[in-house]
Amino acid sequence: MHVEPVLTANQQLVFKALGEAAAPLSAYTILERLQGKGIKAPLQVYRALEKLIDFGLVHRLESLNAFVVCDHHGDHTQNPVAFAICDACGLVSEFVDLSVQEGLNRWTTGHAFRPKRVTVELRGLCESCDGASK
Amino acid sequence: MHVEPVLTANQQLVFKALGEAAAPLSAYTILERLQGKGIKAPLQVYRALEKLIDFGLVHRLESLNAFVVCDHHGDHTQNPVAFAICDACGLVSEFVDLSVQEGLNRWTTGHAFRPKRVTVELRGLCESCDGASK
DNA sequence: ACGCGTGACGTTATTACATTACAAAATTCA
DNA sequence: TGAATTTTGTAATGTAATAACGTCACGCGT
Repeated sequence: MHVEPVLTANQQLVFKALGEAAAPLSAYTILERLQGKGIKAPLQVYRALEKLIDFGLVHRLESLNAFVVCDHHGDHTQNPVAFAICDACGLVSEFVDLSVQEGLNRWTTGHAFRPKRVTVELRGLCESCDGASK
Repeated sequence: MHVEPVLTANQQLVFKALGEAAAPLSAYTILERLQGKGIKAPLQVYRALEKLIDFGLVHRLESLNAFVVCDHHGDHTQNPVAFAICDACGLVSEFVDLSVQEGLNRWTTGHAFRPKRVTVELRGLCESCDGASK
């Protein structure tokens, strides 16, 4: 099974900050929000983020240079995940799709490519923001 | 049909630099290589890249903060493209996969998400680098 | 020719994102 | 205990991207 990792003080702070946010946060935004609570320098944030990502508790959004808490229920650490990111409100929807995974799998095996990290990000408008823009 | 855009001097320089590279280049690497050929500041590079991307001649790799020339034959500007990027040698393979596209399509329509930009990037080892690492 | 709009270009400065280097503290364990 | 290892703190630096401002060159209608 899966053991819940013990978080250090800084990791807890960063994780909590991300959890309370309504949208992805950049490392420097996290830093701002935690000044005075023990976090003083970028590296403290980056180190905590690195661990949290290792633990599978947090995701990095490459197209945004920002971070969100993981939405999975349970331990999907190994599966590639996709994100739909609303450019208007910042809402991030995390999902897995078999057909996407199969397609990528077929290509990588067919080309003998060994994937280490997969990034699938959709940027656009979520349902309510798209509706509102009429 | 499709009209080949006329490139400005800076755009040609940047496009040529990317074309001659064996791997993706960052904007600042492009800058270095073009110092003395008329390019002096980051913004000149970024502006040229922006246009080249608009034209569909260049892609941006989000997970790398770097750029490559587009590999398409013809004008696929609208289709989402996927990239397999070798972390060892920098080789970038561009591909489209129907199953991936369908999967993403199904999710977006099912959730009324209107995608504007799609990023699909696989980071790992290409066939020869993976073979060599034994 | 003139005035004007538009788009590309140039330059400086600044903001945003991320890592290196090294010292200090904490932890492990023989 | 105390030497070895790992984690943490801090400062400085490196890298990526944009803001703000102004200029130049070209096409077009008058």
